[in-house]
Amino acid sequence: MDKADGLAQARQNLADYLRLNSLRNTPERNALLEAIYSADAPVQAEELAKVMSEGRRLRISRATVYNNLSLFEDAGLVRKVFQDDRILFERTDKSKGVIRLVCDGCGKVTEMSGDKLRRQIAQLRTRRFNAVGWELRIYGLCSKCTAELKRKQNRLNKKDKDKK
Amino acid sequence: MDKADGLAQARQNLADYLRLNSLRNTPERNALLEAIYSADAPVQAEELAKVMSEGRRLRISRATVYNNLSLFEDAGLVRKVFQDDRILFERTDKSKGVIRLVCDGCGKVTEMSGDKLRRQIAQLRTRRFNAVGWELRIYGLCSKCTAELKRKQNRLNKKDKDKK
DNA sequence: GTCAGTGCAAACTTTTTGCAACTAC
DNA sequence: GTAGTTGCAAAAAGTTTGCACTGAC
Repeated sequence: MDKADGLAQARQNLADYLRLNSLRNTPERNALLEAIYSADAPVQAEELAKVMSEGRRLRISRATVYNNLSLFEDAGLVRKVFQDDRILFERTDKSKGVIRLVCDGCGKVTEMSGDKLRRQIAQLRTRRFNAVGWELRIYGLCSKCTAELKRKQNRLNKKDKDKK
Repeated sequence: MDKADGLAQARQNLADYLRLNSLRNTPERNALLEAIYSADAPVQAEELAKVMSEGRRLRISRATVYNNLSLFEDAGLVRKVFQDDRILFERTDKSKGVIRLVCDGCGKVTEMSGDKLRRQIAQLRTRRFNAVGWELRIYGLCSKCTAELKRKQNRLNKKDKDKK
């Protein structure tokens, strides 16, 4: 499924959700959905609010952005993720699964493939839970922070020895 | 490693970190560390600030709480996790790994065992990254929300049929 | 004694709420 | 026409900052 298809599908899902719940299909909602689905990375609510309030065709207020991000969450179109020390919204259809290495030292997040493990996670059976996607977060230290830590520990040891 | 040992170890790590960086080992820092390591669930910064400002022996201000949570993060003693729609701090020594089922419908988080998968994750090799812990988040719908969705979809279909 | 650390209050960022005007249905 | 929706502004929630005083080393 490419990006455009993803948006088309999401639009349809939104329309269904709105109709189902007797809510209205406003231009603001469609513009917001498109903004999120066109971005190639998760977006921050405040940032999105800022961009949307400056739109050419349609100027959307902060309140409307926040209201509809919640609605999109309820509709299963977007979800919140915590990344780079902020809460971001990402489309739910993007990836079935992702493995992220999160450095406890500098906070940097990198993604890795791990195809074998992916397959095993996909095979995991979850009772009474209808799984659609996953995220494996591996915490630790990146090579840079590991090296820095060692340097510091060496200094500490030296300090101790000097005291004696 | 039981809880008390974890705290003792953390205290030592804190002392080392402080000495190494020429920072001071204050009673406030130790009280905060103990508060976090004594809690049996991740804590919210604001909540912790409130509790600590009402302490009997020691009253710790909001600024000090926030300052030191950052310091503890730098020292690798705690980390931020996003849970229940809030950012919480958890001790880093607590769990080597956890599998969480996150419902996109109601937001409920439940943990599962998945021993087989755990072993496989533990065996994962990460190049240039020194892994110490992990969290597998599986997104989807819990049984309750799945049922509710089906009910709604039935209503939608009925609506369509009625129109014809 | 010195300088990092603390408490306090003010500033800032992000999110929520109340209400009048608007519009999709 | 009518209720859901939007925009605005004010309030709330969460976090950071500046500065004078304090206390760990």
